[in-house]
Amino acid sequence: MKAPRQSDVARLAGVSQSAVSRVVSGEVDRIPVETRDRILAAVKELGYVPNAAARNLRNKRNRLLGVHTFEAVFPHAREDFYFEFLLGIEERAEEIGYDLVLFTSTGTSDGRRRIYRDGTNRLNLADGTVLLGAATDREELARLWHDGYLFVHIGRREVPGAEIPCIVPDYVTAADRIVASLAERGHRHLAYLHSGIDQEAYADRRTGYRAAVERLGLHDRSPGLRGEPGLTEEWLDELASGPETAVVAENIGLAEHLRSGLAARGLSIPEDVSVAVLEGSGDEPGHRWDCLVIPRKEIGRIAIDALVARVENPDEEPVSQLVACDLVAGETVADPRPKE
Amino acid sequence: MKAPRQSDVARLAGVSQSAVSRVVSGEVDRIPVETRDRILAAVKELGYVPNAAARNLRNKRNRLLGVHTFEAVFPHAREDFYFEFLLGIEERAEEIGYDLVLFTSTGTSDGRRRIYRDGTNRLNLADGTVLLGAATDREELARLWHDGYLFVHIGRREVPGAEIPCIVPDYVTAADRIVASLAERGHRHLAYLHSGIDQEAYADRRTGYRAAVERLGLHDRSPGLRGEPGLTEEWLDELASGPETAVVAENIGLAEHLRSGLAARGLSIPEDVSVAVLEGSGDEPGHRWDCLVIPRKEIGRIAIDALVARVENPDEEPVSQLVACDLVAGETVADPRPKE
DNA sequence: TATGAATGCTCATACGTATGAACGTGCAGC
DNA sequence: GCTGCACGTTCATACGTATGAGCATTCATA
Repeated sequence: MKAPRQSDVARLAGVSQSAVSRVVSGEVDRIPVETRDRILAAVKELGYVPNAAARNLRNKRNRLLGVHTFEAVFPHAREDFYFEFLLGIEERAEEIGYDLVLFTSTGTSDGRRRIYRDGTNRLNLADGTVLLGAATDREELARLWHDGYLFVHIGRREVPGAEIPCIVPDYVTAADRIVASLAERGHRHLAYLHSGIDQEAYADRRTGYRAAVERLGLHDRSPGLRGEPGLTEEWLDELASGPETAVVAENIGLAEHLRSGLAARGLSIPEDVSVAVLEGSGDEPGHRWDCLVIPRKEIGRIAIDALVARVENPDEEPVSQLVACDLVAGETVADPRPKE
Repeated sequence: MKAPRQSDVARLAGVSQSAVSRVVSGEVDRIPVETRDRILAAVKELGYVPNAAARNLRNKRNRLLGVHTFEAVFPHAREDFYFEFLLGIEERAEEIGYDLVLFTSTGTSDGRRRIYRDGTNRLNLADGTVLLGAATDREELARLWHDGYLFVHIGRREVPGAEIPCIVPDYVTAADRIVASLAERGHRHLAYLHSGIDQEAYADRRTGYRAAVERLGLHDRSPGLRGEPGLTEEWLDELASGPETAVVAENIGLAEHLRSGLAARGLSIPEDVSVAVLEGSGDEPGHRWDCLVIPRKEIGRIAIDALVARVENPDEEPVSQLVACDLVAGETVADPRPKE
């Protein structure tokens, strides 16, 4: 009941093991059709299947890509954080004939997952790995990079002294384009609604916003950009009485709060104030916000391609990639109406 | 930048490669603490990591479990078919320190996935595999079994000439208990609402239903059990005018139709007719049905345990397991009220 | 002192594959 | 008829690990 090896096939076909190897691994050059057919027949008859471990040992290739998340994948999938990424990852891997390894064995008792655990790193089982997770551990990332391990990270992660290859939504451009589209409608006075979250991803949004405001000569006096976070009553009062006709909010939650805050002051969206959101799925329950949508599935696919490019050609430079975000039109942006 | 091997560690520690092997693979017997410490220090210094491929080649063990679905996993996950199973699979694998391989590479152009593809079976990369899917291909299953490959299947799948080890919800008992609980409330005349689907899983439900009806001396004259499928107008008329006070429906969709059909006849659930459903999640949108819930997560966990038991002890007999279903109380079963 | 056993380590090998080098054959060119 | 060459195949080896067998050394026992 043992799996047949190349040497078994070879014996049956009356050739050497190396001839079999050449045929099954698709070498086309120097094998005449006749021999090839004889070998393939033997392969079929014995039900020969290449041994992945041996192949990997020899090759350092496995057609196996790792997926490492720093928390459990599936429990969170529904909450839409990993889910769409994985969709793209699986889809693309299937298309190009790679399998996926879900690295789950690295869980510690505290529920966190680590790559390095008593000095052992299972990741090297795969040809390369896609890392993802909000909770990505910078130290581990740095070590992985210094060890020369092949990986890409979904989402920006900056580590001093290491150049982590990331696949990142292009928030800068997206925020810029959102501002531009508001300007096109005639909005000249904007405000930016700041979440107070201090991550690269949000910094990018702010950069894009600021750049567009400056470039287009718009006006902005959002307190959020000067460091004070979030949505305060004073901020709302200022907005209600000020010249602003449009608000760019960092996320849906903020936007919802904004809606109620404005309602309390007798203002409505989009009649009195237009609102665009820098994060959303495009199909929030409740209101249809004009928003930026992270192309999660696309990012997953791109991550796989970036990884595979380097797996298949080790000379390839590890580079980060920006992925354009979609802008979804909703019902919360309209032409400005001069406030009286 | 190459990964250090045992021989590198050995050189540094001033011992032989085999001594290193013995230490890192946890042989306790014959290595004095002093040497062991020296070796472990060298391991740490070099950042040595065992090479999984080599280990597997030697051992035939990988601490790697396969997951093969006959359709893409993630796209369907939301629709709740695979999702909860995977939850349990991942959870349990993590607990016992195994990684998972998602076999995706076997997709064909028609969107179906096959295990065997031009005679090649990637599954043998893992120590064993969990197969799941409604679309499981019986032929492939049979071949896998005959090849002596280690796997378990989630859901019952009967193949002549092969004894497929399955992890299966115990529909028979669940259906029986549902009938019993109706009988306990005083229902004597039942009807069974047949989906027309001809699978083992549904056959089991019917068996359980029939057994309980017989055992408890109840009355049943459902047309569905005699071969005619589903919910017809005649059936509804018969039900409305007959002595039946409770219906057991095979799935939620049928039950919903039943509700509207009854409403059209001026009857409501549960006041006039009690309804219990032989499938559901317990939190359907809309109505809270009394129903049977497949313990999907639990099944995933059990599948992993069954698989690992055989991986770690090849003499273990492959056996199928029944997993008890939960019965969830809803608002669609009440005491019978005699029809006038 | 000689004998045996226990201890601590190394030697040698096998796992299944891929591949550069080498080998033989047949055939064209001079 | 010898040289060179293309073709088809085999030889030999390396990949990194685990492990049975073997070799010293120490120590207790007779």
